[in-house]
Amino acid sequence: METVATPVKGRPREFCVDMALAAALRVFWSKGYEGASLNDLTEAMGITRPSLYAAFGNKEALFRKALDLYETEKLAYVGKSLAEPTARGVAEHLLRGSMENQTSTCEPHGCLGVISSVACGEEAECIRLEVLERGKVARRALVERFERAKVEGDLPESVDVEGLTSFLYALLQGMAVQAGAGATRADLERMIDTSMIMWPSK
Amino acid sequence: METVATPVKGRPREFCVDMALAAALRVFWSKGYEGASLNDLTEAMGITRPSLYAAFGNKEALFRKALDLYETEKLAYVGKSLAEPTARGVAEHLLRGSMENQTSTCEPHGCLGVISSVACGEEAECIRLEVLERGKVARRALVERFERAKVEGDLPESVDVEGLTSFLYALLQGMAVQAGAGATRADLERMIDTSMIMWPSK
DNA sequence: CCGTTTCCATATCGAGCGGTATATAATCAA
DNA sequence: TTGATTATATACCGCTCGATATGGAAACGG
Repeated sequence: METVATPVKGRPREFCVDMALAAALRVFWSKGYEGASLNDLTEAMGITRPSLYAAFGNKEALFRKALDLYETEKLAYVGKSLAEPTARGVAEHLLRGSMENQTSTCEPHGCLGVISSVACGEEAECIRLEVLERGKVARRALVERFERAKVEGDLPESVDVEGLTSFLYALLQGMAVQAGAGATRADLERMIDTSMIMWPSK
Repeated sequence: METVATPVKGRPREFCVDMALAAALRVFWSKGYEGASLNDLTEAMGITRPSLYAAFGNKEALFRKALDLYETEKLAYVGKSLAEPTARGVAEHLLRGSMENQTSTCEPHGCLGVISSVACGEEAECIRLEVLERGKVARRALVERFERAKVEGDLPESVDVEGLTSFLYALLQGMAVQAGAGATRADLERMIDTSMIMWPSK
């Protein structure tokens, strides 16, 4: 996981880039892009301001790299969920994976994507658009998965796939809001159980 | 709607307090508490900074008054929804009322409560707690309404009322997130239609 | 040893933040 | 008219923001 090509010349870096990025992710995750100040970031990362700029460019570039890390490490369950054999299994795994991701005892609660798209001033608009775009990509994958489920017969023909996807997305987003507001894992579990009882088809 | 007891002495105010407050609400609604700067507020309200402080106290007091206005004027549909004869009617009216409130063509999209509770730095924590508390009050009313629905028989005995309430809240919050992200009224309508198909009972 | 390169530490930049001091303008009671 | 009272207008306060300039410390090839 170490950065591969450390330049041989010059003074070597005194911190681990990956660990610093992971620390930055936690700060963004709990405070949002604009809520995370450079003081917050450098303190959590254990480095100074010029080191941060030398290693990551600027705050926006750092956020994008943190977002990449978030997707690959924290949202791995999304890809796995899509591989479930039925639409119902996809939805349930998405909901439960999201719940675990958003109520971990050792990481911030809530969802980085939701926080970043809601809590975003107009000067960081491009950050917001970036986050929304990534969300749309995942949404399209979900729509296609449900279309397939219809073909395969585990989703009733009468279901509006777009509506169902928005419905599931709303549950995921609402769960993120509630997790950020202090809901416990048990709270969310009851919500998911109730949701799954209503899920169409079998 | 004019402020009743205008003091008879001294130079009279040159602006309407209610209109200024309504303008401030729109700014908070679209940008959140911290995202709304005093320049944003004064410009939208058409008054200067000292006038704002003389009339409203400070930014936090202004926000609380805007929050009161939001509840009484924009969330009036909540109380009406609770008076619906069935649990299903309550849910549907809440969802559709929320949709209309969040996708008005002449007002900001999304929900002031969701924006304010998600997009809130740590120095404005008391604002966040205030918003969350108001949300909890409404949630309790919803739980009681669904308990009553069980007694009255229009909600199956097997339903977990807390879970159902969290479920409905999640839909409302998710809808706010999507509306803030640019979802159209038609998008949300499909989501609500799909949700209502799944609603338990009647 | 040297010169080069890269990194770290401190101090600082200009801009925007929430909030206010000061002076002037407008209205009332007398 | 005069004095008291209140609103407005301008300029400013201390502070934090993201971002950098500067100078020295640590590694390398020669």
